[in-house]
Amino acid sequence: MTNAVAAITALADPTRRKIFERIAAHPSAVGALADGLPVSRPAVSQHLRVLKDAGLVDDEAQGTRRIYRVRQEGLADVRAYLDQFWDQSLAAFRDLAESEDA
Amino acid sequence: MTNAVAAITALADPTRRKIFERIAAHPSAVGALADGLPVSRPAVSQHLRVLKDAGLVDDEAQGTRRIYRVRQEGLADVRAYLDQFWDQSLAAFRDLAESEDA
DNA sequence: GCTAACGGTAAGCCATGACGAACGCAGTCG
DNA sequence: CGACTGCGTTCGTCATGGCTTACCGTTAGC
Repeated sequence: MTNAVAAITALADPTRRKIFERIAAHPSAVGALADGLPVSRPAVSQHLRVLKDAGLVDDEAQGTRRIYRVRQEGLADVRAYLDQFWDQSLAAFRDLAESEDA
Repeated sequence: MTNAVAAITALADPTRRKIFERIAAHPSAVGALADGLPVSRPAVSQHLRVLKDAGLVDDEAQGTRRIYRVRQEGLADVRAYLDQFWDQSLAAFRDLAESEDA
């Protein structure tokens, strides 16, 4: 999927990965994430936007706060994307072995 | 694993992803990869180094050529890394549901 | 209504890293 | 032993993108 590519790109950044890890451990609001991270709140907000666009997280409004949580489908997409390479490379090995037998 | 992080970072680059896709479909040499890609051979060589350091590919010398192929363990590491988030987020949902019941 | 809390957005700065050109090294063939 | 092929490496350049500061919209409480 094209979303899997965006997800992988999103998770490539250390700070964004840290944010995602915290959300996975416990859904939380933007401010709570910014505390305990060495970056400003706007930076966290920007990262969350990228994660959301990649389909890795979802947000829910609770009063003035927005609670972010992991979106399982996003992880599933990445997994499917990787499995495709797994299958392809296995098939390539089989073809190679057959051609060598000949 | 710490290698999974390197692998994700490696796959975040479009060119590097393209190279990895081609290798998955068919193990090949550096020159063959450079042909059919809009970048120079040294660039491909650098990308291959990153992919190799990340544990995503392996190389085998064949005369003056080096054949690169997918390293399945690398993909497995990334998969395990993602599954960890999957499990964590599921557990977090359970805990949240329980606390709401009280 | 006013004020404060919580978040998203815009603009600008700066570090990271992807790229090509030039070079060096190993292996093959005559 | 030359000459050629196939790769890796270094270096300098330039674009991408992550960060902060300042600002604006929205919601809850008085």
